[in-house]
Amino acid sequence: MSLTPKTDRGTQTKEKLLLAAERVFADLGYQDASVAKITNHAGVGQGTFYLYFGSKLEIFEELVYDLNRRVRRAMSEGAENASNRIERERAGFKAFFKFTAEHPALYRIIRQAEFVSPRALRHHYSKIVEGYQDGIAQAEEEGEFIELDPEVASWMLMGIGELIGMRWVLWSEDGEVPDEVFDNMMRFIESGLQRGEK
Amino acid sequence: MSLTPKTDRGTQTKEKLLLAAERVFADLGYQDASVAKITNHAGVGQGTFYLYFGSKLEIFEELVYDLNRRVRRAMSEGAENASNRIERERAGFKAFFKFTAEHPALYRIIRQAEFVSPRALRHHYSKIVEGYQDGIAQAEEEGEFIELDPEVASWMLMGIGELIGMRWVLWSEDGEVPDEVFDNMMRFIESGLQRGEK
DNA sequence: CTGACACCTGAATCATACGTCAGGTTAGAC
DNA sequence: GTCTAACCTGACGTATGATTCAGGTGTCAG
Repeated sequence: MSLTPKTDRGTQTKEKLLLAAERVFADLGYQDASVAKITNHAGVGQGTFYLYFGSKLEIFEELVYDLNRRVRRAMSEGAENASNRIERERAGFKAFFKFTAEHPALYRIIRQAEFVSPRALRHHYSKIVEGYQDGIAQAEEEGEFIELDPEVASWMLMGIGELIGMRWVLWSEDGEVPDEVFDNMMRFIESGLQRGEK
Repeated sequence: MSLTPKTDRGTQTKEKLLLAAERVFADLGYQDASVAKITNHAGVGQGTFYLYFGSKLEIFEELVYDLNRRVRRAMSEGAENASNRIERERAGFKAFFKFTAEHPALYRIIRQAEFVSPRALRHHYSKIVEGYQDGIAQAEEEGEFIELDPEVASWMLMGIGELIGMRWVLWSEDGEVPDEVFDNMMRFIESGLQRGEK
């Protein structure tokens, strides 16, 4: 069965495998990413793989959890010294797009997760929504009231980020969201959140 | 190679295969959806499959194009006798969620397309964005001015629909978007689109 | 009835790749 | 120097499934 490394050498090998897996899964997709390709890329023998991961599925899920932690940290760190909600959202989205540009694997792996590991898929989206909801709750503590259900608002914000990121970070030549697009997006969001009254 | 049916019998058989494929791809995903399972489900022999489709990939792409046409038609038909932009958007989203509830295959197949057929993936999203842009253009003809880039607005609206649909249509018990959630969503969108000024 | 075309069949071929295993290597404690 | 736990190796057993093919069956015009 899978093992936790007990020495530095082992830790490094496991690290190499995770890194290789991120690359290979992102490039080829779950199905075509054979264990052999991952181990080749990592420069270790095939058998070594099974010292640290019980199966191909297991390393996939570990990757999803890992990427999820990292993107959420990137977003909250990006947002942390912003002074109000709007600044915080702005910074959060900036950080999200930056992370997307640096780790296209995130998108590609999450999409695979629909079938490879639905559990991991839900975990990913739910955790990100939590992050948005925390931001909204914090805004309300600061006296800024939002007349929308925070959960609904969070899923909408995530949807916006997801598709704007896909279109402009992943699909465009220069791989980043142009300023005009970003500004359009933020104007839309600000107006949408502020004027919640019927 | 693949063939266009020349008789009614042939047309029906091809139809049966496409229907079975929608089911099987949605239930099992592209990889686990063996041609054998599709033909079993359709009640035809394995060889028959290759009369009408050159490969498993080909039937997958045909399905994406087919579902895309159908969801866009559902949305525009839903919206067609609405009297203004807001009503149109409302009706479009309603139709989209209804279609999603009736054809969960759409989501699941599109997510697979990330790796199975990137071409089909882009086609799908781009075509839907076109639909949104047409709606916005029509609103502007009617004298309603929107101070956002229509393309950016379209991708945002699509993102909102995609994730709200995933969360409430696909993941919730009752498989439909509750009225409060829908109203929250529409209020957000209306405010966002109307107050585009800085 | 019969020919001809369209259509159908499912076993066989062939390639791919997950996970196992029997045995080799490294590195640090004593 | 030697022992030992941890680590590493890569060929192999086994399963799976896309595609092919050689040989049927349905159906309708004449």
